[in-house]
Parts: sequence; C-alpha cells; structure tokens
Amino acid sequence: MPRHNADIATTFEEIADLLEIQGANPFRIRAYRNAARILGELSEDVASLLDKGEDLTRLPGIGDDLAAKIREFVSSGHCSLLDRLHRELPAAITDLLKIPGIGPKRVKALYHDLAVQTVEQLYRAARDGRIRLLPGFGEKTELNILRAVEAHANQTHRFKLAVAAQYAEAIRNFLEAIPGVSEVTVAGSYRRMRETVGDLDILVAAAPSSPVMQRFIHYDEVVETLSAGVTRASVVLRCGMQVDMRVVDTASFGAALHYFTGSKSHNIAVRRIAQQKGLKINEYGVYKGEKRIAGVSEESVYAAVGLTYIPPELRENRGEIELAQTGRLPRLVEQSDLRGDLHAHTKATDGHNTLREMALAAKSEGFEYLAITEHSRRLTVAHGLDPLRLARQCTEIDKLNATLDGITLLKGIEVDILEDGRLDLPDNVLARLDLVVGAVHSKFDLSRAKQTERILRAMDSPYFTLLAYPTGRLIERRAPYDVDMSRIIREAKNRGCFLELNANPERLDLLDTYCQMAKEEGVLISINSDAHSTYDFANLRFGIGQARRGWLEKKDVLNTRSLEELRKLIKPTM
DNA sequence: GCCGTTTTCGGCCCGACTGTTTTCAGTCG
Repeated sequence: MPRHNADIATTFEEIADLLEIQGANPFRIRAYRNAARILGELSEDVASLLDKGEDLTRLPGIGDDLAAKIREFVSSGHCSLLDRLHRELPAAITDLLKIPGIGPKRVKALYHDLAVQTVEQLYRAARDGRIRLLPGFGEKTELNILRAVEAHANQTHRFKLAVAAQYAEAIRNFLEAIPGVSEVTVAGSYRRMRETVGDLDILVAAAPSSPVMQRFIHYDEVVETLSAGVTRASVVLRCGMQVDMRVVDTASFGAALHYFTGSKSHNIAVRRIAQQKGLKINEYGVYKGEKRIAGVSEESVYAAVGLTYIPPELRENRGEIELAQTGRLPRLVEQSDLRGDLHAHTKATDGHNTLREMALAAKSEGFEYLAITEHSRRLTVAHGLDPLRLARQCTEIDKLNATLDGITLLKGIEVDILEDGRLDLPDNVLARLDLVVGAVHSKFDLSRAKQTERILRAMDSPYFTLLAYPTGRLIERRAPYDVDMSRIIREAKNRGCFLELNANPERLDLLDTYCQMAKEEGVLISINSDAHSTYDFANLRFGIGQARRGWLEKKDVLNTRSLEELRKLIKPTM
C-alpha cells in the first residue's frame, strides 16, 4: 500500500489539531502544520525519496523527529503518536474545529464540561441552552455556534474562478464609485488566479472619512454581516459567497495588497526573509524599528527585502522566492502575446456561430489565425463530422480565407480518441488538414495503464498535433481520468506533439503543475478557448491565468507564434 | 518540533474583530 504525501500531511494536520486541543506548545503544533504544508507542496512522494535513500531532514521544516515519523508511517501505515492521541481524545473531535468560531480552546471546554465530541452533540448542546452556562461562553456565542453548525450542514463550496469573477467585478465597480475611495483590488486566491475561489478578499484604499464600510455592508446582494469593524468587515452574499473587505490608506496599500493576496505560505516565507534582515512586515508596511521603509506599492515591499516583484500567480512558495532573490523569475506569458487560437467550433457541429462570424470575432481579438476544430463523427450528440461533411467544411474554409483580410482560418478537427487509441477518422482524411486535435470523450474509467497507452497510441499517428484537455477533469464535477501525465508529457516531446491548456473555466486543463512539468520537458502548450460561440474567446484570460500559475513564458506557448512559424511547428515536413 | 554566517538555547509571522470580560482570550485570515 503506497503512502502518499497527502496521507502523511493529513496525519500531521490531525496530530496538530489534537495537540492544539490538548493545549500543547503552540510552536510544536506549528511544526506539524508546517511539515504538512511542505509535504503537500512537494512534487515527489517522500516514499520514493526514502527508497532512493535520501535524507528527509534536508527538507525544510523536517527534523530528526518528523523524519522518523514519516519513515514509520511509510513503512507501517501508522503513526504511534497519532494512535496515542486517539486513545486520549475521541477521534471525531477534530471535526468540531471545522465549525467557524470553534477553535481548540472551545473544543477542549466543550469536551471536558459537556462531553461534546461530535458536531451533532454540539448542535444539541447549543439548542438546549447548555453552552451559554460554560465560563467564557455566553448567549451570543451559543447562538453563533447554532447558526454556524446549520450553515456548515449546507457546506459552502468553492466557486469556479469565472463565477467568482462575476461577483468580484460587480462589487469592485460598486466600491470604486463610493466617494473617498481611491483604489479597489480583489486580492486573495482570486488575484492569484486559482481555479476555484473560496471567498473574496477585497482591498480598498480610502480616506478615513469615506463611507465605504457602511456602504459595503449595505451592498444589495449582502444577506448577512458576519463582522464589521473600523477597517475590516465580512459579509455573505445571496449566492453564499463570503466577502471580506479591508480598508487601508494609500501609504499602506502595497503592503496590504501583498498581505491579502497570499498565499499564506508565500507570505510566511517573505516575512521570514524580512526577519533575517532585521525588518518587520505587516499589512501596513515594512518596518525597520518604528520606521516604515516601504508599503506604498508591492514592488516597494519586495524591494525592501531584496526581492524582485513576484507576479501574484507565482506566489505559492514553489520556488519563486529563491528565484526572485537573484532576479531570475520567468517573464510570464500575457494575453497580448497570443497570436491565435487552435480549438474552436461552429454551427456545423455544436457551436453557435458561422465560420465567418467566428473568423471576424477572432480577428477582433487581435488574432492572426483561428483553427476550426469540429467534433468527429463518433461524437453523435455534437453532430460530429464524417469525412464528407469535413471535406465540405474545408472547401468552405478555403473560399472564406480567400475573402478574409488579416485573419486566416486553419482546417482542423477535434477527433475522438477511441478506446483502443485509434483516431475516429482515417489517415487520408486527417492528412488533408492543417492540424489534428485529439480528445478523449468516452471510457473515462480505464485503468491508469490502459488510459495512458490509449493516449500514447493516438499520439503515434503522424497527423496528431495536440492533445485537448489532457486530464479530462471538470472542476468540482468530474475527477481527472487516471493517466500517467509525466509519461504523456515525455512522450509528447519524443513525438513532436503539443498539449492543450483548455481555457474553458469548467476545465482549465492542463493543470498548473503539469504546465510546469511540460515546460521543463520542452513541450509547448497551446492555450485554447475551445470556443463554441464568439463570446467564448473571453475565457482565454482564465487560460492565461492558469498558464501563468504554471510558470509558462511566451516561448513556452505554441500559439504565441506567428502563423508562419506555427505552420512549421504543426506540420513539419514528413 | 525546527533551526542557526549573532545563537545548540531561545526564539519561532502579525493584527483585527467579537464576546465576555472589567483588561483580555479566542478565533480568524
């Protein structure tokens, strides 16, 4: 039974929770949480590091003790410390910590004084009015617990980035119009372009007299105010999304922006560097003693601690800080670098617009080229094209290209990769196209070995150009299929194929970590809209965000090439 | 429990808001 880093991380988190309830040394607790985070961010399983005889204490935050616990867990599947803690405290008690407003101290009191061990018992204790009697608790706390448990029952989910964007932009416009407000930025995971967003963190620069706080909590989508102070407030919108707003003055805006953009682990690492330099960073600035030496802009904050500016998408503590110390950060790809799009549909299959409409929309995006890649015959629900209909579309594209100025349509197909790895159209048909996009639309549940072989076999076709949405996942809806992505990336390199980063906000597939892997292997990524209408090109910004999270630069992206360069890459002389 | 070009001991990221308190603990981000 292989033990993954995530399993060990969960174990360490649970140990930290239980120790915290017991009132252990906070720094010991932090050491476990630190280690859990480090393991969670590690790209290689510690089990295989151990196999190679590597010394785990070389990992940051892992000392002799934790290394021994990892070894124990990997070899036996158990952790004796956790087993002991489970004998001392009921196992389910850490669930109580998931209720907002309940921390370790309160869990301890509830358990000792009321024998509360589960969320259900907590609910009953609150409903029966027993909690208000405990020292340190009161009527209001009891009511808050009751409401929090009820809200917890209908579990607030994470919002897809594109959904969050709609709420975020509306609130930002609302806040910007308030007198005295000079700047509004939506920070947090939204600014880092995470594929899903749990809540919105909004930062506002405003004059002290500004009515921004009052106006915010009375924003017409607000259904509940969780807290509201002088500089900070939290509300819940009708859609269930929590929005936290923080108001600072202009002199602190950069420091606050850095602080509220995160990630947490990035911020901790930056603060530690500051500390080594005898500086202190908080959300108001960088301080040398009492004196603020930076904070107006994020650039000033980074500069004060000897770092070059780090774009938000990189702030995950995955090595960006080390590179920023020596000015070697990648120059991330930007939307304006895109010269075209290699995945789009029209009315001929399941799209909504004509060839001409799609071409003109692509041109107004500033593109030189757009590949028309309809579904193939196997995908009957989308009226996939058979060889005859495809041939007709190619003729139509040739005619249209002759009349178009400044934009070229490329002839392509999104061909089904069949279960055995064959493509859904014969070679003589594929040979006449400019490019072939292969996609898996069926049999998602093959074993890892079979799914990987299936895709590699498809890539064996000399006409195969790029693999559409390589993991097949739908965010929050369908797990990726089980596939050996590092092997597919290596083999794509060997075969001269490319991978897609599908910008549809439901997909955002390739995932950021695989983008990084592809970049290291030298496999170019095509950032495609998969447009089914002229509006869908707008989704490219989410694809760009994902690409930037994956450290991609202009040179790493296939469709930043001019049409002339692109043709050489996608149709090398065979 | 981790860590060290000041240190093998004594530090460890920092501040706001709420509620229950009579000056602060608990929680959160």
